[in-house]
Amino acid sequence: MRERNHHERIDSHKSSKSDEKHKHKEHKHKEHKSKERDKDREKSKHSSSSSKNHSNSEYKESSEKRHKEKLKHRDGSSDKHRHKNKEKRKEEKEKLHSSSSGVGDKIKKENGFTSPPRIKQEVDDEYLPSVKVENKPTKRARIDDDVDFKPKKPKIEDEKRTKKRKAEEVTKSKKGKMKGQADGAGKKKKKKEEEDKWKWWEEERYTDGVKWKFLEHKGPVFAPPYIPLPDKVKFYYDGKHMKLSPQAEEVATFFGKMLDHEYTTKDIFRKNFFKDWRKEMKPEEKSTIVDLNKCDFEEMNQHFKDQSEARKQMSKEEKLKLKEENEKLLQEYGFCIMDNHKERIANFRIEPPGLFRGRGNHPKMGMLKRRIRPEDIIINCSKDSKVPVPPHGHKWKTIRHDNKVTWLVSWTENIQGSIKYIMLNPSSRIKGEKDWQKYETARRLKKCVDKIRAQYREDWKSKEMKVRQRAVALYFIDKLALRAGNEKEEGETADTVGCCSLRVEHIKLHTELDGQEYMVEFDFLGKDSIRYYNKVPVEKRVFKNLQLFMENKQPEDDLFDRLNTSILNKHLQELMDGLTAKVFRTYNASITLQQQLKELTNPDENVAAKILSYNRANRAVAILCNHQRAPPKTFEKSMQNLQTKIDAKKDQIGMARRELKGAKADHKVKKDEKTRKSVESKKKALQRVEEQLMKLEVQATDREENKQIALGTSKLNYLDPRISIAWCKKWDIQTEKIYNKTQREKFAWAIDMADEDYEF
DNA sequence: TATCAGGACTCAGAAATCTCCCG
DNA sequence: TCGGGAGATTTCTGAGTCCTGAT
Repeated sequence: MRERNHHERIDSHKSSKSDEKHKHKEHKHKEHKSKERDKDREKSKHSSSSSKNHSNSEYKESSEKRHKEKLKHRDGSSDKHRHKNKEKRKEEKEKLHSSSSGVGDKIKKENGFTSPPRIKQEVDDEYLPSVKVENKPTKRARIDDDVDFKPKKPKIEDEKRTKKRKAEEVTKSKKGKMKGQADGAGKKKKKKEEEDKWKWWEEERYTDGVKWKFLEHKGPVFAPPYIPLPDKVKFYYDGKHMKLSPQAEEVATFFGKMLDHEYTTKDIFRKNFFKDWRKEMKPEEKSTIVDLNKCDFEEMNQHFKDQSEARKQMSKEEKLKLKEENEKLLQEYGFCIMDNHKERIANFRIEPPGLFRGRGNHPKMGMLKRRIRPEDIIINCSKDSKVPVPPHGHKWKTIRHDNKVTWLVSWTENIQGSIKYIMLNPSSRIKGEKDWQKYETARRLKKCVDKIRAQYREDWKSKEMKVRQRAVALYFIDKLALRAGNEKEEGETADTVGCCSLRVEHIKLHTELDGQEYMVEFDFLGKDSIRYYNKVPVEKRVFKNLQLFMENKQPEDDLFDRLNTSILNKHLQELMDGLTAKVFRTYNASITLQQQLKELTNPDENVAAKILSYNRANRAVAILCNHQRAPPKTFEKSMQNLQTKIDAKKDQIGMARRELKGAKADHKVKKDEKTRKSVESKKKALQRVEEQLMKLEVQATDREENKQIALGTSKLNYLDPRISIAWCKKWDIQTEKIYNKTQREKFAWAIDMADEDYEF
C-alpha cells in the first residue's frame, strides 16, 4: 500500500517541461508504432483464418480495453505503450517458447542456449590507479580524452623497451637458427618487417575531427557478372521444363543455391523471395510462375554443388593460379595510401547480389539484394589523389573529398535503405586510434564509477519516475552489461530489445527463487536475436521499483516508459565526458578480465594450465556479455576423438609406469651404469606422457566449457588488449599463445606499449 | 532550441576458406 | 607423400550504438 501511494505521488510529479516534451515525442512515436502494429494485426487476421492464438472478438475486446485504459491513464508518456499489438506479440512469444514449431525450432537452435550463471562481481572499490600507467610512454599527448592520461614517456624508457624487444627477437631468431638456415632467414625478414612497422601510436593525432590529409585508393572490386546456367541445368515449373530469362534465372539461382538452408523453409523468406523474384520476371514468366511451391530448383542446386566440388578437386597448379590471382587483386585493390602510409582495406569487394538473410525472425528475409553498379557508388578520396577509375563505360555516382570521415567507398543498400561502407582494416592507424581511445574512456570510467554507482542508488529513491527508471536501467547496464537498447522501427527488423527497450513481458519478478530473495528473471532476444536468459538477485529497492514500473501495464508495454537511450546517454554525458551506455560494457568486460586473471592464474602451473586460466577469464567476460555461438556441428565427434586420445594416453602411462618399475627392479639387482641410465630414461618417458595427458585433459576441459560460448567477440572488441599483454609478460607467455597474427596486428599498439605491470 | 532522420561507425555470429596434423 | 578432416582463421555482412546536422 505504501508503495502504491508512492507510485501515485511519483506519477503526479510529472509536470516538468522537458518531461512533457518527451512525452509528446514518445506519444507520437507510439501512435506510429500502434498504427504499424494494427496494420500487421489486420494482415495476420486475413492471412490466417485458422489463427491459433486469438479470435477476432478477443482482438476487439483487447482493443476496447486498451482504449479505455488510454482514457483512464493520466500520464501521456505511459500511454504510449498501451496500444501495442498484443496479439502479435503473444503469437511471437509463443513461437519463441514453443519447441515444436518451425520458427520456434530455429530460435531454439540459434538461441536455445541458456545463459550460464553470470559471474561478474562488483568491482573492487579499493582500486588505486597505478602510477606507472599514468606515466605510460609515448611521445604524443592525447587530445580529446583523459587529460590525466598523458602517455609522455621519457625517451630512455622507449629505448629500453626497444632493446628488450630486440633482445626477444634475437632469442627468437636464435631458436630459429636451430631449426635451419632457411627458417633463420625467414625470421630475419620477419624481424626486419617488424622494425619497419609504423608506430602510429607514437605520433600526434589530428584534431577537429580531421581523419586524414591524403587518401588515395583504387575504388571497389565489383561482384563478377552473372554467368547464365548451362543448358543442361534446367528449371521446372509444375513439372515442366521452363527456360528463364537471364534476370529471372539469376534471382532463381540465389534461391537454388540456398535450397539446403533452413531459410528456404521459412514462410517469410519464401514469400519475400517470391515477391521480389516476380518483379524480375518477363510478363510471360510472371503469368506462368504463380506458385513457389511448384518451382523445382533442384538441378540448379546440384549444379552449384558440383561446381563447389570441382573447385575442391582442382589440381595444385590450378589452385595456386587462383590464389595468385586473388593475391594480385588484393595487392591492387586491397590497400590505400593514407597520409604517406600504405594501409590495408578491410572489405574492398562490393557485396554481391543475393537474398537478404536477416537474423532471427526478420520480416525482410528473402528479399532481393540487388546488384550494386558503379553508378551507385560514392567515392571518397583526397583532392590531390588519383581518383579511382570506374569500370569501362560506367561512372561513379559521386566523388567526394571529405576528410572528416574514414570511409573510402559507400553505397546505399536496397533492403533497409542503409548506407554501406568500405573502410580500413582494424590494423590501420585510423581504427587503432579509435580502439585505444575506447579503452581510455573505459579507464576514465573506472575512476568515477563509484560515484556514478552511488548516484544511481540514490536515484532509486527519487520522486521523479523518470529518474528512478533511469537509475534502475543504468543499474542493469552496469551490473549485467546489457546494451543500451535503442528504439527500432516496427516491422523493419526482428523484434529484439536492449535495456531501455525492455518490455514488461521480458522480466519476471520473484520475491523468492532458488533460495534467494528479490530475484529478477530476464528472458528476451537481444542483438542478432540471441536469447538473453538470466536470473539475478537484485537489491530490494530495485525490486520494488520494478514492481512499480510494471504496475497497470500489459506485457507488451515498455518497462521503462519514461526512458530512451538518448535521455540516458545525455545523463551519462553529464556524469562524465564521453560516457555512454556502451562504455559500461567495455569497462565491465575489461575489469572482469583483469580480476579473473588475478584470481585464476596460479604461478606454479605450467603454460598450458595458465592458458586455460586465461581462456577461463576470457570466458567469464563472454558470459557476462552474452556472447554465444551455435555449438559446432562436429562438437560431439571432436570431443569423442579427444577422449579416445586421452584414453590411449592413459594406457601409455600405465605402460610407461610398468616399464619404469621393471627398470628400477633391474637396477636394484644389477646396480650398474647401464640400468641406472635406463631408469632415468624411463622416468623421463613417463614424465613426458604424463605431460601430454595433462595437455589433452586441459584441452578437453577448455573445449567443453567453450561449447556454446564465443570468445572472439569479447577478445576483439571489449577487452583492453594491454591487460592480456601485461599478463603474458608477467608470466612469460608468448603473445602468440593468446593472439593470432591478425589479432596481433590489430593490437600492435598495445603489444608495444603495455608492460607487465599495466593496470586497466 | 528541440527533434529526428540519416550517417558513421562498432560489434556480431555464420559461413567460407585455409592450415596443419594424422593415418 | 598424400588425402582428408578437424580446427583455426578470415571474410562477410547484418545489427547494433551514438552522433550530427537539417529543420
